[in-house]
Amino acid sequence: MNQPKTDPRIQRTRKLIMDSFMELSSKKEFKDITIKDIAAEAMINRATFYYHFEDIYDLLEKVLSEVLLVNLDCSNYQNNELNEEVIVSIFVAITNFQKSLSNRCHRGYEETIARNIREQLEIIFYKLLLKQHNSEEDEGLKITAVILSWGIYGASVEWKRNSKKITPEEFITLAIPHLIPEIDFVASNE
Amino acid sequence: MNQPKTDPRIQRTRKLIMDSFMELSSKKEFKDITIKDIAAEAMINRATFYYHFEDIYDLLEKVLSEVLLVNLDCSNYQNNELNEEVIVSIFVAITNFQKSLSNRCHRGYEETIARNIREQLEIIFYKLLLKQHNSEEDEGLKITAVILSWGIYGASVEWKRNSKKITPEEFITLAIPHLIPEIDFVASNE
DNA sequence: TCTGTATTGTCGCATATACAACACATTGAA
DNA sequence: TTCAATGTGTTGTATATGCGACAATACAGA
Repeated sequence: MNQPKTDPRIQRTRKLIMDSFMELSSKKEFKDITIKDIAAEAMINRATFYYHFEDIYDLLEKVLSEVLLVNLDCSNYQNNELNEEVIVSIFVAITNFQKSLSNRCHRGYEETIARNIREQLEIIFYKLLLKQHNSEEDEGLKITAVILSWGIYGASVEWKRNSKKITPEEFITLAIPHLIPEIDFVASNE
Repeated sequence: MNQPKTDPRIQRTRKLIMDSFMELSSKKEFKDITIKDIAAEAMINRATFYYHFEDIYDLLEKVLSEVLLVNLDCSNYQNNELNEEVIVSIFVAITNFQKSLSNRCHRGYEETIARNIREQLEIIFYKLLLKQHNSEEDEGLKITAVILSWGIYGASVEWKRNSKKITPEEFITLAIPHLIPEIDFVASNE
């Protein structure tokens, strides 16, 4: 699965950069964050940033997948099922990420982030679905992953619009009973 | 005073090592702490430790002076006087250090640490006294620094023995009125 | 005594990072 | 427009760190 070991220097520096990006994102808009800012916050050289990431969009992408995957690992990555618990933890991860990223309404920002979140969700859902079906590739599952990614992300937007009156857990749990049949249907072929 | 700049990598690694040492010291005795432990805790290579410190005693020495000097800088390093405020802050720094280092009674441990604390105190007191007298070297001040270092350290031992019934600030402040005349006498020649 | 285990301190080589310099694009003000 | 300032991405070189190996020492137990 994973290479024997990763150079500890790389782990440290990647974490420094990602944490600094999260920190900065909570203070100002995505479009106002420069590589120089990130390097300064992380106390690393600017050139080192480019050693690890192509550009700031590459960083964004990896931060997103990292955040989502970490939350998944924490909950129940063991039994790789696309069940209620997994969906809830993914939804919570998204809302947490958005909260930590920004409290204000960002404009050009949201378009970029939203696309990346959906892309990462799609990857995760597709992986989970494939494992559930012991399959290696499946066009139908791929489309299902697309639908789920848009749906879950849309739900997070809606939750945000509703002024966060209820917790993310409660919010998404309300919808799950109506979704489960479909998921079960998809997952029933294993 | 300080070199133009220090390599950020060195700053990071030194801090990692020192913090790890403090962390480990709060868990087990000094004599049971190995270089390997420190390297593991700091997530650095063991060889890197030797790049920065001669051995574990060198590390101990530098951690001590760091802790004491940092607390001094924070309070009032501007006006380099050996006044009540400085003595209180030094005393608080020592007790804080000892608290963070260990809650149990360590045996072989205390002898080593105690000597180092006194040595560092002596250096600091001597520097302060020299500045106060605009002098570059003075045997009398050196001896005074020795006396003060033993005295202050002894006070911290006594405070610890008294089960810490009062705060370090209160404790040392009780004695200062009786000490000030002597300090004033020493400092009056400027 | 011997054996096995652990820690220390050092070494050579590979790799990650720091730093300065550079060309280029973008922006904003004169 | 022009010019200065700022950000991006790249390159070459010096330095810090990782890693495996090694000898030396100490110590516990058979």
